[in-house]
Amino acid sequence: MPKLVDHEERRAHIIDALLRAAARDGLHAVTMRSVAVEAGVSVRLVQYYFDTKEQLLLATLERLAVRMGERVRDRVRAAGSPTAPRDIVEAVLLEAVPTDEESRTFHLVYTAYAVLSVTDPALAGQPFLKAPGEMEDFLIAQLAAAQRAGDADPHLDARQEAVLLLAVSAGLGLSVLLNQRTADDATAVLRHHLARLFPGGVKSLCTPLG
Amino acid sequence: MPKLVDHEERRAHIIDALLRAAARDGLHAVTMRSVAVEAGVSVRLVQYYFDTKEQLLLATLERLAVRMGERVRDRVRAAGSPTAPRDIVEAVLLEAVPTDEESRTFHLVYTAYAVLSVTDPALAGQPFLKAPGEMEDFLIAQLAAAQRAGDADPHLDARQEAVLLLAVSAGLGLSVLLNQRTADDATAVLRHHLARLFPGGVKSLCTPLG
DNA sequence: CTCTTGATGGTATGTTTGTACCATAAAAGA
DNA sequence: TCTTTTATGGTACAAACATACCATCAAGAG
Repeated sequence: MPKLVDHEERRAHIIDALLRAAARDGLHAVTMRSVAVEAGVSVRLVQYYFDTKEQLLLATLERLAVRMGERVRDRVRAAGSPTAPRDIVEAVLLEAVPTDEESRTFHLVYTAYAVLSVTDPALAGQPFLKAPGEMEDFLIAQLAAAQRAGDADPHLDARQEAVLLLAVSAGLGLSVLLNQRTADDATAVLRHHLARLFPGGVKSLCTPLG
Repeated sequence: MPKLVDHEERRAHIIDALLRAAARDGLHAVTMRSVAVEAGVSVRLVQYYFDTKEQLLLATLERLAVRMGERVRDRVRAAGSPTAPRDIVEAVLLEAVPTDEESRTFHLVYTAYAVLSVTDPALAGQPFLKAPGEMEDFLIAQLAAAQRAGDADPHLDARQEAVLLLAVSAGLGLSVLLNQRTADDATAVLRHHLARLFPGGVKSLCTPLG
């Protein structure tokens, strides 16, 4: 047998090249050739490790989903321990706002995949679509915990607030991606809304009408 | 001279065909041929009325922006007159939630263009990017009017609330587009948040901390 | 009646794409 | 030493694409 190469490392290298190329030229402009050039390998090698372009794209999407999950968990962990629900929620939602270049790349390509998944049947049933559903349940639980701890108004509808937060986070992230807003601006707006949802220890500061 | 055809009508017909094809197969899959087939004309005709593919895509984007502006104005008008700021804001923001098939098509293709504009220099400086900026100013004015009328808390930061509303609307609309949520669900969440912002005639029901 | 001109169809062309095929170096096992 | 297998390069090929070119039909102008 020859050199015996670590396949997973090679695949990761090629996938990273694809992500760079997609972030620079757009996902639609990604070709086998451009990925090969970006990765500094021959087209034949890309074929060798991913056989077909469709599988390369699928593998990239999978890695994207895994990495974003990791990033979210890292943020929660970085928020310290024990962490108040409010800080956990903030950490999770702020991950959707692209700040560093890696984050920007991830969200841009991820969004391109999401739009693609509406019309592409091969992408429609992909696991990355489960993320928002899981995230919603997670946020509901955190909100409920905050309510029990007296950090959030107990009259709030946790589910509706969770859906709202998810929408805010996605909408702000998208606007930053489209260069309509700075990341700092988006962060400030998100924090502003969180401050309203979590007024602190004071109970029932805000009495809803219904 | 021969038949003498209404060019604008022909162009609109071809653009509509492109929109249908893009909503069905994805904007990336749109070709001169597919547009021609969808419109029921020859490829040569598409060339004749739009010369190049890039110009066809640009014309489609322009029409999209115009039509969406019209739809928003129609909604505001349909809300009756005189209209309370709260109802105007609701009408404007709900337009971002795709309900009927036309609306879904518009938002899907529009989103595809938006993602494309990040990497495509020809699309980056297009007028459709101005819309969010204008919309933000419009919302700020409406919120300020509501505050003066006593329909909204005068302590609210109108600008931050406007940015937040825009993000909510975009985020909810996107989630409906991606089939993560129903349009009814998104509408309910948006209304729920509006009810918090516009508690009605009661002043200072909700006292912010800062 | 001719001639010009707008509207249309068909086809050719050069380029790019994904992929299949052929070849080879090299290292491990026989 | 001689396979056998893994990793790699180069190239060939059919399909699809945007676009340029050539041809034609028909209706109003002269």
